[in-house]
Amino acid sequence: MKFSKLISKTSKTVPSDETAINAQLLIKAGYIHKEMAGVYAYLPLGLIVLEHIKQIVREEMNKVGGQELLMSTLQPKDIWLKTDRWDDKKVDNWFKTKLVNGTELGVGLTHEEPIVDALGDFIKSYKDLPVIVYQIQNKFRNELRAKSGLLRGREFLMKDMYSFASNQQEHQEIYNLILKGYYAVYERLGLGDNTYRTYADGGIFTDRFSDEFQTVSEIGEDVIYLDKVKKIAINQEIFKKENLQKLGLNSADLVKVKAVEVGNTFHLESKYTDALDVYYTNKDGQRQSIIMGCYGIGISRLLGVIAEHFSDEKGLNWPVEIAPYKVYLTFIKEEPKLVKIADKLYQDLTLLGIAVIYDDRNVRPADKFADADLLGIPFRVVVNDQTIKDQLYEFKLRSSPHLKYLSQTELIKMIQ
RNA sequence: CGGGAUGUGGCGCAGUUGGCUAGCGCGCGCGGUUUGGGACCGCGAGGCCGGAGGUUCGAGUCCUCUCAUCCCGACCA
Repeated sequence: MKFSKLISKTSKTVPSDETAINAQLLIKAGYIHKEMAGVYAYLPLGLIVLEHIKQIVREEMNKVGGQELLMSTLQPKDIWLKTDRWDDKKVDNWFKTKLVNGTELGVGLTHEEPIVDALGDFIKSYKDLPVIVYQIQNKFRNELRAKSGLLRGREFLMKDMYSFASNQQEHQEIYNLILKGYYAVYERLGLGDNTYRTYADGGIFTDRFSDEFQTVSEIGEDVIYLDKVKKIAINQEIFKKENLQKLGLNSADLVKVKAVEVGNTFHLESKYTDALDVYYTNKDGQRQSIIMGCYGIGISRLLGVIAEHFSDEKGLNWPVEIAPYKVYLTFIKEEPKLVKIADKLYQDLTLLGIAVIYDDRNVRPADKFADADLLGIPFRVVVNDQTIKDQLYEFKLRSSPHLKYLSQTELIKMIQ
């Protein structure tokens, strides 16, 4: 992609109505556009990053046996009545709308009911179990107060997965497998070192704890107590002596930190399947309840967390795997000779499948470097008049101040 | 939803106790000097001051209502 063709531009200032660092950086660098409180549009750069995060999540969910599908956003009222989650007194952050004829509809805030309802058409026998499905879809929640940029929006992108098992043991095996998948996701996103499995309230359906994945960060809304040695934590909301005992945690080993919830997993038991009349028949021909689990990862929230986590005073600094472009390429001066060489390198790298943002603008070097840093592109390559005589390209990592001079072959090796 | 605050060119802001043609910086366009960490000079385009109503000879400045945004809290099934 040529820089001059990008629809977005970088900015030196941020709108005063945006106080969250993650949104400030992403707006400054032209990744997102604010539509209203808690609602953001993804510009081309932001969309590429979002797609990269989705791809990592998708690959790991597929690995643990998840099958991707896509449910609808518009929701029929009747299935939510069956589980008693339609009433605004029960679930207060529904967005609801109506057909012209007056029929009430919900705008999807989660998908247990529709998923169960749909899979009920196919899950009939023990032979049909277990099943794991997931989707990556926009969710809509009428939050009383949106805040913290991408961390708490009214419309946001989420991966939600649902498992269906024929008994508790099978459920627990799936649950554990999915937890491993979650660890793999955060590891690949570069958050592995400071993201912790955290015990939390399991909700009204089970006396078991649920698990949250919490990334330690000052911008977090949650408070957790962390055991750094055991690499697990407990959410403040269930921080009680008896719970610590149950979990084998010692309060002396725990440190209190702020964290962002970047994922969660729940045991749902049979609450939704029973309510929606979805059962299976076992080997003996008996009707049995299904054991369900659900598993969420906030994709757009992760975009915000990663943007903020990997940033410095100069701007964004993406991990290589999710950066919109791996390489920022430019020439130091707009001299025909240098431009020609840079054009050629742009072509060569692109043909190798390397994502390059080619800054073809005729602006001062300082402007270019500042933008390269703000955009957070991992590798910077400059064609300059000094070293190109020896066919050497200037190479720099976003995260390091040091320059290296490499031949094209060395350069490609370094990038790959 | 309770409390607090703010809305003035694309962005950040200034605008005295109401008073003349609404300013400044950045950005944008044109011309020129520059060219290794957001340079400089000149010229120029662009706003009716969130919206509605009111007070007044006169409102960006005062009053009422309303919309939007941000912060704290509550909420987050």
